[in-house]
Amino acid sequence: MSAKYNPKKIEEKWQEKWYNSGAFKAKNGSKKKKFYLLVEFPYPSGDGLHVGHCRSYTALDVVARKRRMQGYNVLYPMGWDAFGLPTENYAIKKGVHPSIVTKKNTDNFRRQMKSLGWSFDWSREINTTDPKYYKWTQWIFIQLFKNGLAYKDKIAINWCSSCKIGLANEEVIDGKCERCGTKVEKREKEQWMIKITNYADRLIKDLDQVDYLEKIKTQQKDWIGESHGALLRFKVEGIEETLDVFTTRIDTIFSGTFLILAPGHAFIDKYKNKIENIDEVLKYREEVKNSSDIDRTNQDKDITGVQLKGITVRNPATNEEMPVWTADFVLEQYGTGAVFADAHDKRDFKMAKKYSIPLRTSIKPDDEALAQKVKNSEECFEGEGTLYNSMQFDGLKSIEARPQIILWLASKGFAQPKVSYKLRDWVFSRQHYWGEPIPMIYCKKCALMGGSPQAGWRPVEEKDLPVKLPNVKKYVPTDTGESPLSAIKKWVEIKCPECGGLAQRETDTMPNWAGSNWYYLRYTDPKNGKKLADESIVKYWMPVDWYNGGMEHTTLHLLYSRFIFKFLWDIKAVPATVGAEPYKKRTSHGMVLGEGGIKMSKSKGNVINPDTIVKQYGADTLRLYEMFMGPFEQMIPWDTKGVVGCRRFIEKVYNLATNKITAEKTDEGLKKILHKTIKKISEDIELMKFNTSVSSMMEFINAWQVSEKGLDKKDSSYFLIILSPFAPHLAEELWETAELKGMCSQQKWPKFDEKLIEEKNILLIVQINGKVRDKIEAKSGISQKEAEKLVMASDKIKAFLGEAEVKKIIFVPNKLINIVI
RNA sequence: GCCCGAGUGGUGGAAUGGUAUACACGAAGGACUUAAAAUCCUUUGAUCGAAAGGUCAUGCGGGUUCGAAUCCCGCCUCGGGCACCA
Repeated sequence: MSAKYNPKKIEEKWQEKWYNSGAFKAKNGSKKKKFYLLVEFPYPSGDGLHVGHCRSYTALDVVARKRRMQGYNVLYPMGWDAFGLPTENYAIKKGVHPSIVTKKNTDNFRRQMKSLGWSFDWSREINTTDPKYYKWTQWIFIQLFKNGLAYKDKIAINWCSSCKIGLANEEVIDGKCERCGTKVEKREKEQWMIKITNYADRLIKDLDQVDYLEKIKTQQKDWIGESHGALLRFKVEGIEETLDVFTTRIDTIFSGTFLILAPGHAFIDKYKNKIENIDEVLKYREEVKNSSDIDRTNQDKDITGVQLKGITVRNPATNEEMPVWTADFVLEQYGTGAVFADAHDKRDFKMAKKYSIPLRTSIKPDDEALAQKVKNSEECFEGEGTLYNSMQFDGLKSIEARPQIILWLASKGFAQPKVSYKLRDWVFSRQHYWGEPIPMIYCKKCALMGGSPQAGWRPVEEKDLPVKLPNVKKYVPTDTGESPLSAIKKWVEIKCPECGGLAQRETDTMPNWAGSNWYYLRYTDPKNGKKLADESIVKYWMPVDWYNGGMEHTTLHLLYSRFIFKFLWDIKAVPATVGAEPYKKRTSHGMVLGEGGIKMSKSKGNVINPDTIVKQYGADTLRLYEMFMGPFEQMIPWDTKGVVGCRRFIEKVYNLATNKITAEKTDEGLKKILHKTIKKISEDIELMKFNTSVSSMMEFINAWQVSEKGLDKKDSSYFLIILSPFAPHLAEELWETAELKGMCSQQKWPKFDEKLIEEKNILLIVQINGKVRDKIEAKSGISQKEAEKLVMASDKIKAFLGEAEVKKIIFVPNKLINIVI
């Protein structure tokens, strides 16, 4: 009897061997085919690694290990996305500098990661808070500025009064702060903005080039929100002025009876003296401003609005005079901040009814009963139909009418085709200490010289990068919405790089998405001091072949980083040959929930710490369980009892491999199952069907256990190799025990024997009217005639058939025969 | 409201047009043990039956097919995303 399975001893031993020998080092420019695998680098929180990280990291580790054995030069790197609020908050609470907290947390994460045996290339570890790293994050910002994609603007931002920070739209969930759940307020602030909207079309179009899960593509497309329509021009009566409106339903223009402006529309400011009831209008605007987005977009709420008295416009199609209103459901940020209103829009319809604004209909639905109600303006019809009341377009279908009406109005100078997006520019300023300083300088003197809003803003010169975070005692955020950096006069005051006069540094810092925008590039050349990464090395490694991460980043990190990559590609910081997409393939893992299916959280006390599982069961068990627990993309509740099953499997393997290896040849039957298992696992890993990979191994060892002689040395080595991506420590240990050459992790991935898998005999399923009535053993490749003969000879079948007439016989080769009576 | 995804034993799940319930957990019984744990063996969808065996079952209702968990239509429930987007 051999020694008892001792995971702690085995795992520490092999981790040491792997990491000390550089077994997982990726080689730049190797002649081997490259394979770049990426998992989202974690935010190193004080809580340590989450079992959710383990799911994603183990899955791609399985792929990485397999690829290496298939002869690829694999890059599987890891680093730390370490800027961010929780660290800052913790640092404030404990009175320690965030960099010290970060160091402590990353050390802990690294220890935990190594204890799981993931095959990361630790020589390429990066940290977004390292000045050598964020030098290039700042450099990218400067390039954005130089290319007109970064600008400062006074906008109403989402303000979290608890975190004391401005939030991007993506960080606001249900009108609440994503992190702390506090209701988000509106605040006017000067903010750095990034023109991601310039890339909206490409961010959608280029999705065709990549292999992302369909739901990821859909979600990004929906978020960007492309809609095709027309820009319509309305002449304002009595003034030399026009109002532009974006519409996707130009086919309804003949029913347009009024125009609605967003309360913040610039027209109102420009023509204050022309609006007879300007006080009322401005009062309405104030009310709207003070209500939060969530109130404003509450659809159950009654529709409100105010007419701009004294202002009318002409409908470009009917030439009729239309009143102009303002209402809060019209948004400043979308389209042109103005809509033409008609009977074929529910909100417009509701508003017209409420304020007795005349309505006219021009679209006839197919349903006749409904058509009558619509015609009488008793019901609002929003769908597509047939046009009437529409002059020469009468009788056309909506879809046919739209291009024709655009052409017609365009010829009169009133319309042009237009694409509109929901995506908004990216608010890039944060009023916090623990982030990358925005490398900009404001010079009042220079500002007076130039007329543009950006006048006076100068980027820090490249030779002066990085702009390091000053080491300060106080980094508590302020209530005034100013960054804590603004209190450090010595740091803020600086010479203007343009005129040499006294200027001031930007005191806002970047959002925590800044560092992760380009980290996949840095991994290729992590120590480069001259560039963000050397072009030839980038050319070798990029694009990332397979990127796995959480669905929650689909409209955040994933979108941002695609945008930034495109930008870097455009300015040729990335070689043209790489292409304009950073990630070839993107997949997503389901969340690991707490036991009982609720989200793991500290407050619920249901958090599973990987350390505990490793200590109690071993890393291989944890890895195996995370792969076995269920389909990879699916959300799944943690079940510690399920872990036990995986540990049992590992012990069985351990015992079998130490006791049941035969000096003779492997049993025929077992050999066949082995090759089937090799096939199954080779295919399943590629399809991310890790759960069935594991179950097929379980089936195999169950067969091994009941086999007469067991496996011979060669065959057992094959099994150890296919086991090794999942349970690498165990495989390595058993490899050594069996006195096989080299390390298991450096072997060649086995090929299965096609011939061996072929079945000589099959179990022919015999159905009568689609119901299974018998199972007959038959030779593989049996013909229909032979099969029929065989079936008719069966007593069972005879009994079922009786006197009935056989109408038809369906034969599926090597599978089934169905007799229809 | 709109757009995705999912619904299968006591539980996690397998099977994507051809043997439904693989694999694992749990449970019950047994072996070993003074005992327990561990391990091993047996049973384990429901139902009728002494058994052989039958019948029913993949959220619900219909359809296509020799044959449907799988494809189509309608509905219900749950999860996710978007949401006065003109």
